[in-house]
Amino acid sequence: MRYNKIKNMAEFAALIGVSRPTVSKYFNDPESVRPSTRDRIEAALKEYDYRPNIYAINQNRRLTKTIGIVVPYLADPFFAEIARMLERRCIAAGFTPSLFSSHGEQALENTILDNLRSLKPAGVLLAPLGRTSDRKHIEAFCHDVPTILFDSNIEGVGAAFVGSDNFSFVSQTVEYLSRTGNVPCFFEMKDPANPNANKRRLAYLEIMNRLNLEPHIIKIDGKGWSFEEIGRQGALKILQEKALPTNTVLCSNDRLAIGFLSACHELGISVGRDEGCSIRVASHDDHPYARYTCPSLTTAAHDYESVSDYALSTLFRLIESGGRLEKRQETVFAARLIMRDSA
Amino acid sequence: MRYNKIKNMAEFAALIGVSRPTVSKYFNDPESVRPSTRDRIEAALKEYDYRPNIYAINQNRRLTKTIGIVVPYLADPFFAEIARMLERRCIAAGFTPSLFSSHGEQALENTILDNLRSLKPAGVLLAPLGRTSDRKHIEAFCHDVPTILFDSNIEGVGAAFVGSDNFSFVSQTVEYLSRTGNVPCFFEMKDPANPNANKRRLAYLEIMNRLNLEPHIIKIDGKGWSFEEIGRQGALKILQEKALPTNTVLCSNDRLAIGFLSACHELGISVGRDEGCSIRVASHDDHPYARYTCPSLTTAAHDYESVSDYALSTLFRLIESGGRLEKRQETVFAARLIMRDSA
DNA sequence: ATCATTTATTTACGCGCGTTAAAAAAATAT
DNA sequence: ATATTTTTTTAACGCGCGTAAATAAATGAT
Repeated sequence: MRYNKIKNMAEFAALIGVSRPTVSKYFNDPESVRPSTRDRIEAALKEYDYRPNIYAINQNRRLTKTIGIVVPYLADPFFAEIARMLERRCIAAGFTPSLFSSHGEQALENTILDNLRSLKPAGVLLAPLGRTSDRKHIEAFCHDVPTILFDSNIEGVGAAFVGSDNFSFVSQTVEYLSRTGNVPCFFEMKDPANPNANKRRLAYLEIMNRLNLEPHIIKIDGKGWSFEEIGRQGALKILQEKALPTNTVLCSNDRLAIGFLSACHELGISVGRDEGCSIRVASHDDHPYARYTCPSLTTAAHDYESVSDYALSTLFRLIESGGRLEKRQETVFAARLIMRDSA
Repeated sequence: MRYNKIKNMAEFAALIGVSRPTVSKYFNDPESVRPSTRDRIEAALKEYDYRPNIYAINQNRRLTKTIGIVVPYLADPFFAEIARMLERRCIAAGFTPSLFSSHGEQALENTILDNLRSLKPAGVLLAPLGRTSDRKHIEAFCHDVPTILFDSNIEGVGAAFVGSDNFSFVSQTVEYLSRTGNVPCFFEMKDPANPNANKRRLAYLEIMNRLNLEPHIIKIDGKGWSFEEIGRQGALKILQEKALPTNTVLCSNDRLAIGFLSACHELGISVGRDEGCSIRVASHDDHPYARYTCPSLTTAAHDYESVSDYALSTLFRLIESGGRLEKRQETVFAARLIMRDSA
């Protein structure tokens, strides 16, 4: 590693004794130059640490090698985990992932998309806020940038949607719970921002109907993204009022369940499927912490792997086909029931 | 909003009837042009949605308005939370944050820094992996890019360090625990990657010594970033072997404690400060989930606000002073004891 | 050795903007 | 109205690279 600072490609090319276009060709596709020259370039690359100026590169490209990843709330370990997998796969495929969190705010989601647009990304994976998203804005964005929606679907927006099959989640938990004990009631936020929550409620009603069981839905107050606290407060209220219609509670998602379990503990209510426990609690998502709640949480797990794999392979297809797919496809993956101690 | 797509600044300027340099001047500092022309530009900006090409802009700038934020593991809610605050403050200050996670891997940390360097960021906030970081690589990076370290210190690297005062954390928990019950033993990973862990152990020893109490350190196996599982396994082992020297356990960090509590629950060991509980567990960090463990976790809280505020204001000073500060400063903030139910 | 083919070089232009110096115009002060 | 200051315009260059066409060189097959 010499101290000579190479300022541009021409200088670097001159140093090796190749022409600048050849070096340019090499950076765009190392396989496209003769092995002997490739070796010379790579040797020089080791000695002098030259890197092409990415701004100059991207100025002339219509599209960059960047893939934007936008999630609604990164402080939610569920999204952090998905983002982690997506990033890895982007890197493996030779793209540069760029990660953004909307932090639960519509305005921020919009500005992120605005900024993203001017980054000229090859494609974008967007998990929208959901009900609080600015549909028009996202539509306009998707019109300009190849975008795959994931996690939360917005009907008709984006080139495709990849997510989880909410019906599969709820059918498995409801079926399991009602087979092994009392009929579950459904615990959820009154006004869920996430469309999955609505689908899960409908699935619950549908399945209870099929099983010829009476549904009970408990709707709790609260807004924002502090689901644990919302779940805890809601549970405290219900439990103190002894308003629970059955001894089995199915939470819409794990974060609410975490709050629910916390409330149970505070009130000295024992949770679990064992004899002597007074209630059972189950949920959906298999949040990274579901394993460590007390008791550990019975839940339906996302197929993280498949969702992220499929979302990215769809995006790659989209990119290769120049930004348009034949038809907007919605692909959802089934859940896997994870039986633990809470139910 | 018209359908006319403006492709460059010249076209946009022509549309308003101003010269291109004036528009350029406006974008660099809106205050630098006459109010009347500013109004005309801004009116046009509303009508046609022109945005200058950021690649063309940054190609000629030595530094951009980007601030890089690098954390070791974004799926850890602690870092997700800090990242969230840092991002907000960057945006408020007119910078564009760009967030990266090393995902616990040295190789990735290195490539992130390499990529970041070519982004020519105005400055970088780096929370390094710690012991597993490539010191040389980070040093070289800091040599080229104005960088503030946070969370994990690496002696002598970066223009400054901002973090938490580990001694303050441990002294408060130890003092509280030993005042209100039995003497705490210290529960930690055998080979912690994070330098804070080492400082906390030393602080524990120091404080126990001052208080004239006998220290006990329990070192558990495990590596990687799955601290909950490591804590759980370690706790199961210790508890089953009945090898706990006292009935009070002070975990090095909350994620280990979450695993510890999970193990206690599995083994039917009641945790808490109440009569009838067999052990007490406390910890450090005030992890976002510490409130929702069962029982809720007594811990020492980071001053997130102050750390992120100070880290960024230091970075801004650094940027304004052209990338060099008089002297490398290490600033740490005291902890706040959060008394909950676990101890 | 000859011709066809692949790969490299040369030359030249363009991308969208920053920036600067000199000239012109507009605003402000006298 | 004139002089002075401030702002804008004009014109022009540079940044580092992509890219294309024409030419030259190396390679491979015959």
